[in-house]
Amino acid sequence: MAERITPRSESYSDWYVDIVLGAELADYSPVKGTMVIRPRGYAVWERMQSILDGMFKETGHVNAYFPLLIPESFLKKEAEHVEGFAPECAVVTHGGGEELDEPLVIRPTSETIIWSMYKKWIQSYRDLPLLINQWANVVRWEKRTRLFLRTTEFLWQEGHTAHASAEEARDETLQMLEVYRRFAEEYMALPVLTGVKTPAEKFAGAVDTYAIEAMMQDKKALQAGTSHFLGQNFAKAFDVTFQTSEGGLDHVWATSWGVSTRLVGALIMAHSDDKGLVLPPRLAPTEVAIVPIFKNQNKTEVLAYASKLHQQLKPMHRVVLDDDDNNSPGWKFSQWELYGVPIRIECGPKDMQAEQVVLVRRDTGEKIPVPVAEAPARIAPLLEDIQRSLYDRALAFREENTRDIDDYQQLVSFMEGDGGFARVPWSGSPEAEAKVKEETKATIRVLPFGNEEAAAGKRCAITGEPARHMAIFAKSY
RNA sequence: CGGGAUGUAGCCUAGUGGCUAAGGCGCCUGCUUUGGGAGCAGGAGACCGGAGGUUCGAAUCCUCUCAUCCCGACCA
Repeated sequence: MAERITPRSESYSDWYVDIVLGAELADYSPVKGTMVIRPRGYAVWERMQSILDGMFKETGHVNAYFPLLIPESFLKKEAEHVEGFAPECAVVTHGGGEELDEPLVIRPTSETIIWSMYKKWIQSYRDLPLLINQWANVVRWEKRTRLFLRTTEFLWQEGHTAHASAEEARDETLQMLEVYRRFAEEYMALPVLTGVKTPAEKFAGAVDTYAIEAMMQDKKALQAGTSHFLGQNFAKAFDVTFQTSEGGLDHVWATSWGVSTRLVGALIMAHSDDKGLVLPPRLAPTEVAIVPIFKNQNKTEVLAYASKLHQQLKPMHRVVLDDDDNNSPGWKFSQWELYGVPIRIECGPKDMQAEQVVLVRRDTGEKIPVPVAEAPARIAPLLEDIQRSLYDRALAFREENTRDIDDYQQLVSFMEGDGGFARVPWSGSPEAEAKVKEETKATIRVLPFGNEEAAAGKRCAITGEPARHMAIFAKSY
C-alpha cells in the first residue's frame, strides 16, 4: 500500500492522524470520540504499563481495582471536584430495563469511590500509609477529541494514597512526579519540565497539582502526567479519620497521580517524522526488523543467512524476520519505517559475499555495514545511542524554542508567531494569567521548581508588579 | 454549541437526469520478480450514509435526517 503521510510542514494535525492510522496504532470506532487501540498501539501501551507498574511497586504501591460505576451523589460530596467534572460525566440512568433510583456516573476519575472505601479501611495510624494504584479506563465526555490525546474513553493508571501527615503526603506527591519524570526522560526519551500548576490549571479538588510538561514538534505543550496533593479535601468530604499515635483523631492526608494513553500520543508527536512513526528503543515493541534481500536463485541461501542472524538475536532482543516473499525489499523498508522500528537490518547476496549486514537507524536513516559476526554485539549499543539521540534532539528542540520574555507585547507577538515556551516573570495574579489566555491562547503550563529565585527583582510582564514566579507560558493540547 | 468539509467496494477517487455504476490501490489464484513502495493474466468485492419527494427514469435535482473528520468555543 502506498501510504502517503501528510508532511508536518503542510499540516501538523493531518500528519499526526496519518501516523496513527498508517502505523496501525489506533483506528476510529463507531462512537464519536472513541477509538480502538490496535495491537501495534496497545503493545506500546503494554510496555509503558509494565515499566511504570514496576516503578510503582518499587516505591511500595500495590494494585487494586475499583468499579466503573459511581453513585452520582459521591461526585457531589467534594464541591470543587463536582464543579470540575460534572459537565464531562456520562451518566447511566437505566439498568435492568428500569430507571434507576439514583443515576450512576461512569468514572471520570476514582477519587470518590476510592475514598468511600478508604473510610471503611482506615481506622488508625497503623493502617497508614495506604498506597494503592489501579489500571483502569475512564470516561470524560469531550466536545473535541483527538486520537490518543483526548478521547472520550481512555486508559490510565491512577494512584490514590492516604497518609498520616501533610508532609508525608506532600513527599509522596513529589516522589511520584519524579517517577513520571524519570519514565518520560529515560524511557520515552522525552525531556519534561516539572513543577506546580497555577490554581487556574490545577485538578478540581486538589490543593496543589504538580505536572510534567513536554514540548511537541509543533512547539505546543503537552501535559504528560500529573501528581496531586489533595490535602484533607477528600478525607473531609468522605469523613475519613484515623487515630493518631498520640490518641487524637485527625483527617487523613491524600494524594492522587496518573498518566494515561495520552503518553502514546506524546511519544508520536515528540519523535516521529514524515516517513512515519519513530519509537524510542526502550518502548518499541519490536527493536529490530531483519529484511533479507533475495532473488529466486539465491533465496534459500539468503534466508538461511538471515535466519541464522535472527536466531542469534532473538534471545537478546525483540526482533522480527520479514521473510515474506511477496513484497519487495523497498516496500518492506518503507513499511518498517512507518511502523517506527528503531533498527532495520538489510542482508542480501552482496552482504553475504562480504560476510556483513547493513544496520539502518530509524532516527537518522544512516546505513552502517558491519561484519555479520559482530552484528549481535552491535545492536544493544546502537539502540542505546538511538535512545540517547532522540532525547538529545528533543531537548535541543525545546531549548531552541524556549525564550525569556519580560515584555507583554513581545509575549503576544511570540505567541502569534512561531510560538514555543515563554519563560515570563509573573506576579501571581490570576487576572494577568487570564488576560494572557484571552489574548494569546497561551496558558501557564507550569511554574518550574526553583523558579521563584529567578524571578527575584523582576517585574511581571503583564501587570508590572513585582514578579513572584518565572512562569512557562505556551499554547497546549 | 458555532464555522467548514466529507459520505459511491476494505481504502482513494470518477461519474452533475438516461443502458448492467467506472477506475486505481489493496485483497484472492497462478506465473514471473525482489539492494528504496515490482510486472503480467485471471478473480471476488457496492442495496452509491439514511428517509421522503420531484420525474417515464435519481448516485446525480429538492427537503429532511444521520454520521464522521477538521477549525473554533469549552475542558484534569
